[in-house]
Amino acid sequence: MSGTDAPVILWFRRDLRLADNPALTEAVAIGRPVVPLYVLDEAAEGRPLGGASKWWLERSLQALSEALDKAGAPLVLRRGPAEAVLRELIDETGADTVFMNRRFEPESFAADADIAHALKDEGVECRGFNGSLLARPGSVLTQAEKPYKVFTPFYRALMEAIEPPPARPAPARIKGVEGVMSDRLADWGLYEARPDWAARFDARAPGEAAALKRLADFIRRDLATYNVMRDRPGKPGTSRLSAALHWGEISPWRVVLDVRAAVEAGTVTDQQAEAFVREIGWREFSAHLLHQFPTLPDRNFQPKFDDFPWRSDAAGLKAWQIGQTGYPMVDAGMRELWTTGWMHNRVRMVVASFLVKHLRIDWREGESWFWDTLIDADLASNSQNWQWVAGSGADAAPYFRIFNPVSQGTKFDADGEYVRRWVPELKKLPDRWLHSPWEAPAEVRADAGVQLGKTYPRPIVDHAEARDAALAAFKSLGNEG
DNA sequence: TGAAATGTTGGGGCG
DNA sequence: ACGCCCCAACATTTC
Repeated sequence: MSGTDAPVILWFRRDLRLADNPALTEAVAIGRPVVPLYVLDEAAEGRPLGGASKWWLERSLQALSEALDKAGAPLVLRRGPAEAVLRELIDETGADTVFMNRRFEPESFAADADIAHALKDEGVECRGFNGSLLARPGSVLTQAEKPYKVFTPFYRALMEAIEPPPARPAPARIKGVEGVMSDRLADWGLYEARPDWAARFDARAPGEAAALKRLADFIRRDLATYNVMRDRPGKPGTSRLSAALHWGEISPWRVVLDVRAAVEAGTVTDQQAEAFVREIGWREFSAHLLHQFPTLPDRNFQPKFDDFPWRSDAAGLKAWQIGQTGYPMVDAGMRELWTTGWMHNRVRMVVASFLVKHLRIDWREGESWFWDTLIDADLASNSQNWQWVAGSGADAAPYFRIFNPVSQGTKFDADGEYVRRWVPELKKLPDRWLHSPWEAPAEVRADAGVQLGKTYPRPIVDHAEARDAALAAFKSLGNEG
């Protein structure tokens, strides 16, 4: 139906980069014109994008579009049901092949398979690649050929199984196709609903170039001390690559190989690198788990948690969301999230534990809030990590591991830098009382201008009581099942 | 990738 | 010098 010079479609989804992009490399390699495409399919399978994700997506598409312009193959933006959009574009251009990197979330995976099937009937071939994970989900199994449910053996097997892919540099030139209609990105209004976020988020952060710079800076400055500094939310000790990895602005292989290169070069030791690569391993673990257990975002991985007596507490949930719980460490985290679309991982654990244990609110409420507010919202990581904290997940933290938000603060934010940044109404309190203002002597509070219940809330729950209640609720589940 | 309760040990004050 | 107590420091166990 089409000649040998027929163009091919390169369907971008969550692989918004030109380097280390297997679908792109393969599409370019066959030597025919390439039509790069992004489809905004708001009625698609799975969850609608959260507000913060939309903001990131717009910026990242802008960056991708500029890079593709430079390479000579402008990005085509289309809106609508993906299959219909693809059919239209195939009609318009005479393309006979669609290259794409697979998504592995169960619903997306199935939708991609449906599209591939439908297009095949029209004589159009879909070629799928893995550009987002070190190993294809389903490829790392126990000796009994079952999915791993425990992280450490999974990680060991993963590291054993994987082979670095061939180098795939970004092509300097891509042969494009003239005159293909494209929507204007600005017309999509991706972040309209959250103008206050857009004003505060870091607009320089999205995009492949920024991701690569971030990785290089991290390896040079922070990798050697990552193991300790990653737990200091007031300090810049983490990579902040989560959103870039989610959107595929950078590949996990690029991260791992650059870290290994730093080890080779003697910049860091193997052990220092290991702590960081393990986190890439957790990302992988989450993706594999979700692929194999599609209900992970919706149902307790351990069914015994189905009987957990969750509280319904709209006021408590609201206080948590807006950072008004009266626990400085929790409030700092929730405000950082709202203001920047990102939260330090140590604090994610603290705020999640607080919601699920101190307030005994269903982890799905927290997961859903994170989904909407995180620029790095990722279905697999988000649901896996919430279930991990709640104790209901695979290889989860035991339920009785209840974070004390005060001691977490004094331990990991000893100098109060983090709390003072995000809860400025407390900033004049001395370190000694910063993480528990209600315990401060009245005159110390007065000197710091803190009026409990006025300038800053009293704790909405008592830590010791909440802890006892959580343990009692957990006990009510019984120990079997 | 915890916290709190409980148990153990050893040094120093003191009768 | 000895036993006793207190308690900090650390280890173990329990939630």
